[in-house]
Amino acid sequence: MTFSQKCYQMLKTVPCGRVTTYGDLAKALGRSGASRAVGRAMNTNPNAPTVPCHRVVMSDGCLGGFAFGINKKIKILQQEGIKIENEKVVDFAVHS
DNA sequence: GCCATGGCTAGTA
DNA sequence: GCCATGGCTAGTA
Repeated sequence: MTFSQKCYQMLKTVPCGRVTTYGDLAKALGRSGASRAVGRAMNTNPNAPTVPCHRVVMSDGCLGGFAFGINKKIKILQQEGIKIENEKVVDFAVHS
């Protein structure tokens, strides 16, 4: 199992209405500091809606990126009940 | 050698 | 705003 595959697997455990961060995902996989690598894995995510890439944001609440455009990411997150103010997640809690 | 990051410093107001 | 980090891809030999 490659690192990216483990990312996808871990990410699937993040429920609707919750978000996690690149860094925390990396740490959860025992690769603390590989946050950037996680971002890369998200970018090249093969199966779009199955793995909830849109639920991954930056450690300060900023949105990070999205393969289908940042606006799309905002839209989806809002549909899931996440509040976003000026391109930042407001009440952001991390899934353990 | 690229980034969908993150933590830390310098240095402004 | 700088730079260390880490997994990955393109593309050379």
